Amino acid sequence: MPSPSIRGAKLPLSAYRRPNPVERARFFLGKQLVVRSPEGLCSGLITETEAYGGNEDLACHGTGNRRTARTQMLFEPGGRAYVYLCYGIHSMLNFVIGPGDIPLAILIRAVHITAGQDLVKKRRPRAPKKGWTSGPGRICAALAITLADNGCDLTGNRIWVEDIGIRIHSSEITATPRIGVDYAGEWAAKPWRFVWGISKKTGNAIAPTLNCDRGDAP
DNA sequence: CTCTCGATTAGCT
DNA sequence: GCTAATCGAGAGA
Repeated sequence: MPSPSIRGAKLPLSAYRRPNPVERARFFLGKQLVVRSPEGLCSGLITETEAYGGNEDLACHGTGNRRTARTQMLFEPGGRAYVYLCYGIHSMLNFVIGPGDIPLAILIRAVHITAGQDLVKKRRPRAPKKGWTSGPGRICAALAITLADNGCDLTGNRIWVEDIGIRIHSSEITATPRIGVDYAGEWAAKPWRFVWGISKKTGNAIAPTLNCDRGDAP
């Protein structure tokens, strides 16, 4: 098991105020997501992301300047979490990265747990250990992220992201169309989903440069 | 007010 | 492979 002491520098606000969601979606791969709960810390390396936003992205909740009670967070200046409920059941975690008034966000779709495994086991007792944090809804269940975290300051002490020095080569990233946005017309086809390593069999991330089970994560 | 359906998942056939 | 779960956002009457 990897050491929970692998800690890097908390990403500053400037990491979340960027004009290009595709560039940021790739940037966050290999960064460490950390969540502090009353029961303790959990962390995981981000292995799968999707980019949302840009002028007319029909897959983005804020498309066409659609401001509602739910989407308002997307129009806030970057550096906060946008968490919403999907299918009435699952929470989805996004990082807001726009300058303000422009809805740009990164959906976190999968992580590789690096600390707090016992907490994750407790929260998802019936989940198989493989793939237990692969999927946007599973992440939030594993890390205890709920709708109450909507608007959470990502430079605060509840949810944040660390650079722990992992550098990912372009050849380790697979780009595919985003999942579940078929309604978005031509935007659905854009390769805005990014996976750090990918299994040809399952399509899931395999985090190629890691072997966290032996505790020798970089 | 009513109706539809979703940036999904788990469990069953 | 199929579908129930579960609820609020968003649209339209």
